[in-house]
Order: sequence, then C-alpha cells, then structure tokens
Amino acid sequence: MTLNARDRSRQNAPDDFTLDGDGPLFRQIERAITGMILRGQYKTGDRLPSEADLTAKFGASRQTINKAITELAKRELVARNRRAGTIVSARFQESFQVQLHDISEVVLTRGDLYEFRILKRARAINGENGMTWTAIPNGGAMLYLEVLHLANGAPVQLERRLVNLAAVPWIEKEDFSDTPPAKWLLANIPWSSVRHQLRATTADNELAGILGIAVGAACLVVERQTFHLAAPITRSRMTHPGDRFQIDSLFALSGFENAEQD
Amino acid sequence: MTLNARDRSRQNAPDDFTLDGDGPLFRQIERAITGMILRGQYKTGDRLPSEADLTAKFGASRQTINKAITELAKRELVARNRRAGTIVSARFQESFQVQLHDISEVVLTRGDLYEFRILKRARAINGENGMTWTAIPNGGAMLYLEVLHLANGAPVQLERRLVNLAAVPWIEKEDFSDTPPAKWLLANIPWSSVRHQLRATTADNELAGILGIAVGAACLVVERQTFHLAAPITRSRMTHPGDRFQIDSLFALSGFENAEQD
DNA sequence: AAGTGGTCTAGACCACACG
DNA sequence: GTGTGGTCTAGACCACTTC
Repeated sequence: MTLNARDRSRQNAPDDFTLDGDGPLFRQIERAITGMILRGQYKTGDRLPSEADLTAKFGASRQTINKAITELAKRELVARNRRAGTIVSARFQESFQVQLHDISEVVLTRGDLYEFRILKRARAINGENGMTWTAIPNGGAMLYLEVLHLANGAPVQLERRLVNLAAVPWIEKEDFSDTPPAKWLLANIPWSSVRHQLRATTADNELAGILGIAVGAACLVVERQTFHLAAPITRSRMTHPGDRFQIDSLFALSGFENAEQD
Repeated sequence: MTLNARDRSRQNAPDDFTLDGDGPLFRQIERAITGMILRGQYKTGDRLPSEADLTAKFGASRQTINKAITELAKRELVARNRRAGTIVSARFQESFQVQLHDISEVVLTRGDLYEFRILKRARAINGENGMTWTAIPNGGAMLYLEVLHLANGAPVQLERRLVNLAAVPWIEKEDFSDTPPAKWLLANIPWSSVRHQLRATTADNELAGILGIAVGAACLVVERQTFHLAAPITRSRMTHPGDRFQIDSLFALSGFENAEQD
C-alpha cells in the first residue's frame, strides 16, 4: 500500500491525544476524540487506533477507553466492528432527536403566566357517541377530559384526552384542581412505551372558538399515546394555534455546545 | 445476613432478582430491575438496594451492576445520589424524545416510490432580495436550493435551503443529480449542534401551486439549522402538506417493546 | 463517621470477522 | 489463526451526603 503526502500527514497529524483535565477521564477522552473527528483530523471512513493503542496514547486502562468510545458509538459518530476496528461514520443521520416539553414548562420557560382549565370531564364508552380509540376494545370504559392551557391568559393548547379506565381506575377520584391531568398521569402511572404523531390541521368552528383564533387558521397537533406493558393508558391530542406556538429543540454533542443565534 | 420471604415483603421490595439469560449480563440486570419498577415492585420514591447488595443478589461484579443502573439513570427511571442511594423517580417527564427521519426514508419505509427534483438553485447574498439568514453576517455568500420531494409522484415536502458558502464552498461543485442536498450535506459536512423548530402554517398561492394543494390548506413546517463548531452550516425549511404527511415516532424502554395498534 | 455511588486499573476470556 | 471489540471480575480510592 502506498500513501501520498496528504495521506501520510493525515496519519501523522493525530498526535493530539491531549486531555483538558476537566472532569472524569472517560469524558475527557470522549471530548478529545470527538474534537479530532469534528476538526477533521479523523475523517469519514478513517480508522481510529485500536483500544489497545489508545490505552497507551492516553495512558488509561482499556475499560476507560472503551467507555469513552462506546459513547461515541451510541451517538453514531463512529461504528465499531470486531476485527475491523473503529471507523468514523459517514455522518449521514437518518434520524434526528427532537424534545417535546410539557406545555406548562414551555410557557413558564418563556417567562409567561401558566394556567389551565378543565373544560369537560365525562365517562365515555369506546365506540359510542363518536368517541373511538382503536387501541382499546369496543365498549371499554374511558374517561374523557378536555383541558385548555393558557399563557398570559391566551390559549396555547387544547388537550383532548382519553384515559383507559380498565388500566387506571383510580383516576376517577382525581379532581385535577392543582395538577393538570398530563402531569398527574406521568407522575403516577408508569409507562413502558410512547407513540407520538405530529401533524398540521386547520381550525374548525369549535376549535377556533375555544382557542380564540380564526376559522381556517393553521394548528399544530401533537398526539401522544402511552402504553404500560402492552396496555393502553392514555391518548391525548394537543392542538396549538399555529401563530402562538411552535416546538423548539436544540441538540449539541456534549462538550461542543455553543450559543447560537436564530 | 439473610431475610426470609416474609421479611422482605414487609420491606415492600419483593425478591425477583432473576435473570432471563438473554444477552449480556448487564442488559439482563437492566431488564430485571426495569421490570420490577414497571410492575410496581419498586414504586416511586422507593430505594433500590445498594450496588453492594445487588452485587450479591445478582452474583455479578459491582462494575456490571453499575453499568446496568447507570443506564436506568440515563433514562431517568431512577435517580442516583451518593450516600442517599438509588431512588425510583417520580415518573414525571418534562420532555419526550421524538425522532425526525429523512424524508426519503419516510417515503421508502411506507413502501412508496421516492423521487426528488431540484426546482431552483442560485447563489445569494445574505440580506439581498429578501433572502435573510440571521445566523450569518449580512453580505455573506449563500447557496439557495429549492427541492421538491415526491412519494409516488405526489409532492410530500418542499425543502427551501440556504447553505453558508463561507463554511462549505465545495458545495458549489455538486450537482445533486443522485443524492439530495440534505443527504449530501449530512454525509460530507460534520456538525456539532442542530436546532429544530416545528410549526403549522397555511399554504399561500405559491406553496399551494408547488405542492398541489388548496390555498389555505394546513402545512407542517420543520426548520432545521446545523452548526459546526459555532459556524452555521445550513438552514432548511421543510414544508409538508398536512393531509399527506405526519411525523410518527415510537419509543419504548428497551426490553419492553410491544406491538401497538394505532 | 460512615454509607453510597463515581471512577479507575489490571487482567482475563470470549465472539466475531478477516485473511 | 489473529486482531479487534464485548464483556466480566476483583479490587481500589475517592467524593459527596447524610447521620
């Protein structure tokens, strides 16, 4: 195998195995390698030194090296293969993570006054009166809740929720005077899986009236269903006025956070 | 010292430290404890046995126990404190994770035919002709791209993108005949942080024409900006017809995935 | 003072993929 | 076979928090 000058310099360049002395050793190593990748000292397809080599270069034990690189692998910055070694990933990510925060947190974070009102509360039978939830059997008992969330007195979210009473019978005793149903459920009922759907709709007459927006205005809808060990717990449809609400989410590789403008 | 079953049940922590023998030991332990929490054998506020105790109960080394519980702590199923021990969290989550997939993956996953068309491509100067991107200096050179993504011939996403030419000058040589700009950028340009915004809008005349929908129809807009070591790389606004596209994301605690209906 | 988790080391065996 | 990562153990010292 032959290397041209550029390749050779690339192989010699990464003599940058210096640590910043800040925090645990495995984090320092993680940052050091992340930095070398981000700065291009290791490029897509390059092979990192083996754990044994890094052990010598950083003067750390193999466990510590492994812990650091395993973190990078979780973030898909590198791919690890037995025998083949650790390869810097083609950075194509087929998915990004976005965080959805509870509406009360969003409002309070913006520095606004948060309030909520229970507009409706009723027992319902699945399949009757146009109330259907396909995840639970027809005829199953449900609690229907309609909650309006406000920021500085203006509606920012209408929450329409169904709760599976077969799974959470105790909820009938709750009056939600202090804690909104979303928070009560999350604090009291464990879940093992969550499904989210996000979509856009336009406001019909009823929705426009409740949210105080024009008929036909765009709305952002977040639907969430939680399950506990395969049992459906609750489904909520959260509708937000398009002009008063948006989801905002920032993600940074740890150690490389910067203050960004919008 | 040993306790009989009665003594242990008095402590509200029944013995169920059995492993399923499937995969690495630390994953088995992780699943075992997750299961005990989800089944209510440990409730919110309960203290888990110390790592030293678990070492004995599972017959594993402390490292292995620690690796398992550290995973639970990352997922916020438990909170760890020196001296105070490991406490099962109040399950209130103030944020959920949702995954955003590349549009081509979404279309292909649905079993549809994916195509894209570059509608426009032009150099632009920040601040001129109504093109502004506040993250880069006024007067900065940008590449503007307008890309239409189709599923079975029907538009599902209009992507309007600005690329910071100061950061990625090489992009001017790309013709994007095979690979859409989003994929090219992710595969070729590293990033260290990403910002997402999601909102709903209604289609204006131009948008309605391009997407083939009615004027005033609801659209879901995803805006993404990536940065590399504080330098803005690209900003894309991805607009989807509300009736043809929604974001769908499923999350499950590992080991507790179930097939859910919608 | 003492219990708990946080981290690190040294050494080991194994599974897998490549030659 | 051989090199790589995957995992595990035993032992250790330390930092933090509560007692």
